[in-house]
Amino acid sequence: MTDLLAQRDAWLTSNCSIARAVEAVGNRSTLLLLREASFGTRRFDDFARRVGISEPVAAARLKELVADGLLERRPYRQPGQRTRDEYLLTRKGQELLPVLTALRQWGDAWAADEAGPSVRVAHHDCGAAVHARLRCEAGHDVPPGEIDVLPGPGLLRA
Amino acid sequence: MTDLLAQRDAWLTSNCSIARAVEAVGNRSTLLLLREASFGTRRFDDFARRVGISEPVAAARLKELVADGLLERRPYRQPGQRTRDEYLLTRKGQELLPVLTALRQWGDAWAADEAGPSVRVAHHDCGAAVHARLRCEAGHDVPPGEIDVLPGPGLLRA
DNA sequence: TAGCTGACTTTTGTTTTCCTAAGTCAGCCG
DNA sequence: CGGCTGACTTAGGAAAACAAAAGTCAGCTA
Repeated sequence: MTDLLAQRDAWLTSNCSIARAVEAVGNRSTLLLLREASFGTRRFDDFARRVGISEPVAAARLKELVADGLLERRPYRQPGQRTRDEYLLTRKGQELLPVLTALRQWGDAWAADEAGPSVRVAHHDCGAAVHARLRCEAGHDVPPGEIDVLPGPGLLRA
Repeated sequence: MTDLLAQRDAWLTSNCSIARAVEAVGNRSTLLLLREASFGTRRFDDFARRVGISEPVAAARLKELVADGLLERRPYRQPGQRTRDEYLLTRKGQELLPVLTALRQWGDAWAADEAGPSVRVAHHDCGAAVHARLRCEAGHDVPPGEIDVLPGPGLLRA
């Protein structure tokens, strides 16, 4: 166990999935751009305006997101308009929805204003509100206090 | 519905729970400090070293986290040592665990190295792996594609 | 074919963030 | 009581991020 503790410093920085995820989405504008994409925003200037960032920053971030495979850029055309590009969530990007949902849930609980949240997220099939929940593979709901952190395969093999 | 679209620009920046949550934890070091706290790190220099940030930054971020009520700082003493301060997750901080779990899950799926993840998170009671899942209040598991975004109370009341 | 619009890029200058290195301070230990 | 260690703070400087304003460019539209 002392060995494991000694190794912690190494893997915590070099082989941590949280760190890698944070690397990809861990800044204000990236997460908010993904929020917008999940809300259905597709066009460049809508992204920039709704997220509240300048155009150069929006261009850079969107480019990063496309390069990282979180957004896909593809041409589309509205009738009577010329061809443009739109940004759509890829599967890789969609799978960040639990992150966004968990953030929204925390914000609703701890940082909402008095009027209540301005967005409601519902299950398409039944209309009920959607939450992020922790659950173990045995099917139990897991409250925050009942979690153990153990060494995983990437560490044991080293 | 046009009204709602027109209002979007306003509430998306000013009254969005995701934006507020991102405001609180939306930078690399804050999320990684919370990861450490959830792994049981308590002491100042362990935080700094394991997160890979310098001491001034660690001091500033930890101070912010305490001010925001995510960490609590309190004295403790190991036998034979003098009194020190330790940083512990508050309830408000603990409730970010779904966010960290969702990030880890995404990182495991999309950004893991070949050796596999170095951390395994298990349910204390049964040992099974813990995941973040989207679920609606009717009890259905909700895949990313089945989510509707609707105006919430904070918007309808405006 | 001239204009307009959406989608950017470039330029410039400011602000923020971060690291390194050094300094401070309190209290147990010998 | 003097050193050592853990937990910071201060000072200085470099790097990154950002906004504002202006410029570019492609392709409908008139």
